[in-house]
Amino acid sequence: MDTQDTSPGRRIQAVQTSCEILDALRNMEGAGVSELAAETGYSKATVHSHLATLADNEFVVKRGDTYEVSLKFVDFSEYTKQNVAIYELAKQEVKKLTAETGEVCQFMVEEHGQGVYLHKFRGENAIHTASYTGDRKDLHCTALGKAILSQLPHERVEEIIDRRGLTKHTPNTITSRERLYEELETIREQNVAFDDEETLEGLRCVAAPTTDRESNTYGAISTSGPTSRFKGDRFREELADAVRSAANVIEVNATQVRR
Amino acid sequence: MDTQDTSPGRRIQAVQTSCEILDALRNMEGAGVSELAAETGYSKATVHSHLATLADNEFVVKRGDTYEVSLKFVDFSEYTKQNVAIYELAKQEVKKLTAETGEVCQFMVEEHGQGVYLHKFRGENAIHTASYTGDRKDLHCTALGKAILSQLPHERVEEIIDRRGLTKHTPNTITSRERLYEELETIREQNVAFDDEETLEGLRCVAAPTTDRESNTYGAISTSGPTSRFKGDRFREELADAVRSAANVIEVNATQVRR
DNA sequence: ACGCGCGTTTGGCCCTCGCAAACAATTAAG
DNA sequence: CTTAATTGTTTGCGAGGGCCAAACGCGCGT
Repeated sequence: MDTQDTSPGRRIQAVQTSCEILDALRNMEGAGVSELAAETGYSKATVHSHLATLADNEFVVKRGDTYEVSLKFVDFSEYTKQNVAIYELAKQEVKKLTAETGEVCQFMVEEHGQGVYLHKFRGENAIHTASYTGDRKDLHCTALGKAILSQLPHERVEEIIDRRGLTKHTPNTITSRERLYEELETIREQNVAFDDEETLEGLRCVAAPTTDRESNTYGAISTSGPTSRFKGDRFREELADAVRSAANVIEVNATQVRR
Repeated sequence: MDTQDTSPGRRIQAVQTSCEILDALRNMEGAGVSELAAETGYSKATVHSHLATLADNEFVVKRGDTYEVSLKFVDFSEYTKQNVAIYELAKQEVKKLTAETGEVCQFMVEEHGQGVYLHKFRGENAIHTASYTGDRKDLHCTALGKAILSQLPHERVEEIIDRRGLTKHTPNTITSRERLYEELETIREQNVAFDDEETLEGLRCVAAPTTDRESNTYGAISTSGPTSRFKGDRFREELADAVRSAANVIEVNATQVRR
């Protein structure tokens, strides 16, 4: 099984510092030394020498007096995406599901106890949602995430909640462990997860899990849309069936495609 | 203008170490502590504590006893790609050029004195080439790179050659500075760069520069194919015109799209 | 049962990370 | 034009931590 996220043992503080600077740099969308020093709480001198080191290694790039995250991340990203065994397979199915539903369709996998969006396509009538490829969200508040959680061992789910909590986003967000465990049980029975305005008010979503035990990849495929279109039989039956069968195709082919 | 890549001043050795470990991890496509220690020359204990720190910060993920580059890089990648002002614009034009030519068409930008592929599309008859999104190549050996070099100030070109050299890939690769400077002059006159089996034998390529002075982005758009199809007027005139006008569209629209 | 490989932990010397403060180079204001 | 307040960069120095060697514990194959 998977290892817990924070194991004991020694850490390298200087590296910790660099990681914080990198995170800040990405969140601030580029910044100067002083800004970063203020943001991270380190001295200007410290930030400066870290940035110089990261620039030498081409993880950041210096343009005039501001620093930026470099395009080296694109290389790492492409590599690590392909490292997800069912990446391409899932892509095809999300595309098909998009054509079929005309809505926003997505694919997510679990990592570090969070969900990472890997594919997002918008159909003809699709609304605009904030999520994007590479975006990370807690698992408890989306249909995709709940579908994933439903497949994980109970102890792993508890670890994740301990680490990430159950942050409330809307009145409908599940914030109690008992309520969540019940829901996961229901999801396991039906093999679909519903999100009824739990992430964002006005937004509904249906997702089905795509568990690939060979590569230990927990994923889910979904379609999302406005409550006005996601209701009644279309929501509970039609779209549920659509994501379920899409997930099924991925799972079945996964074992075939194994390299 | 741009700053030179290696400025003086202090570096953080521990961060240097982590960067080397990260690079090794990506190149080895995942590895264990001992493998990484052997590869990088650091002790197992050192590698271990670095990996633990990077895992805490979610830049690497531990699966059982092997470590991997994490999907956090996807987030950073998506952000930094969008940071290239003409990213989406170039994407559209590469697509159009692909439809028009039926060949492999690409878009590259300069960073750290190298060329980074950002877009790649394959047309109906397109051959398979090794390059991929995020891949980095020296500038002197591709049509894309030479197109970019032709737009850079002479001193910057020299800096780049000092840093990266003029590695020979085929008998046709340009390996002398004088020969390169002559060629860059020709490219500036014609506004197109040709690659006649300088990267790979049997492969030809035409590229035109897309310089965006506002954002200081030096890029190029290209089409590549086999010598059998890339010859005579089609190569020197037709395809040259195609990439030139595609580049022109990008440059013209760049100033409009500026946010 | 044994040994070999792995990842992990520990002890300890030496180095270096990180801060404060000075410095240089722009820019803004008076 | 001068002054003041920003930057980014460099330096001195002390306390803290990085790195290695060696030991430890585990799993696997023999």
